[in-house]
Amino acid sequence: MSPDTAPRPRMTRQRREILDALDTRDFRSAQSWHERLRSDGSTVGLATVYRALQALVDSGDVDSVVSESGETLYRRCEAGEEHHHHLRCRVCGKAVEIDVPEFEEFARHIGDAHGYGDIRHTIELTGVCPECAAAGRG
Amino acid sequence: MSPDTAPRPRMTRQRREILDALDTRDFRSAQSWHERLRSDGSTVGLATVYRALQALVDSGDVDSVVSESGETLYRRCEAGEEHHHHLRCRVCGKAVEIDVPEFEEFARHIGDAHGYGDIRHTIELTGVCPECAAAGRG
DNA sequence: CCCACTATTGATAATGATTGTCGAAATCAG
DNA sequence: CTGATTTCGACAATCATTATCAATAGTGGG
Repeated sequence: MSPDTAPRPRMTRQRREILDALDTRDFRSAQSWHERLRSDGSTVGLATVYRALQALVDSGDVDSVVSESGETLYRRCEAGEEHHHHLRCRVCGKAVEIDVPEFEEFARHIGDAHGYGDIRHTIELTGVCPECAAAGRG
Repeated sequence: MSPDTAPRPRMTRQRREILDALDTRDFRSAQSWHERLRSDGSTVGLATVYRALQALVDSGDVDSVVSESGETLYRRCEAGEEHHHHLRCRVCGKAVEIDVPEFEEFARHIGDAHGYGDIRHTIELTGVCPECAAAGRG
């Protein structure tokens, strides 16, 4: 058990492509990002996209949420982003960032009241955005 | 396209067994409920458990949440239950019901502000319960 | 600049949860 | 009781994700 063989990440072509492709606005599945990359001419493999996204989530550069159907959706975080939540359209996926400062402390409070520690919270707000509603898809 | 051939659910042995087995306290996966049923002597099939749980979610008798790993977890609702949320232990799964009345209206408010309609929200609070923390599993 | 050492890639197989299929069995109405 | 239909259950199929593994390509040292 040597302390740590610090694994240094290599900057590869595909890693760069994925970072570039990632949008800070829309939540998309790994498969969806992969399709987009391929249609933009990249030859990156699906497994690589999954691996890169996981690494990015771990390093805090990417945000992920689990959709109702169980798919994991990814989106790039803004640099120096604070913890926040989203209001996502169930039809087209467009997401708006929202701030729920009250809830941050509320979560802590609830946890304390029940003796639960290391509280994490997920707030998922979904709805139908104006465009989709207008298009009768709502 | 006849208006509606109102499908009436039949009360079968397996449906009864599943309803009986369902606990109102713990969230468990369909597979987990199935295992429990089998170990209690039932011969119910896995697909049947999935079907029954879905039907029960649709009819509002069962509550479901999606875990971080993407599994769907089920729990029976108390009769005449209001909409509410849970604080669930990440280690042992024990869940406590919590009430967030402020949030109910907050969600509506946020939706209106962005023009989103048919707002649904999910609040998932997870932590480590006192027992698990004491056992050093937190 | 070139090389060896490894991390990384990508095609594909494997996994795990969930859903579809279909003949057989069971429920409910009359 | 009897027949029309639903529901069952075993198993195949699907879908997202992860593991495998030989081939490839960054990187640091010379």
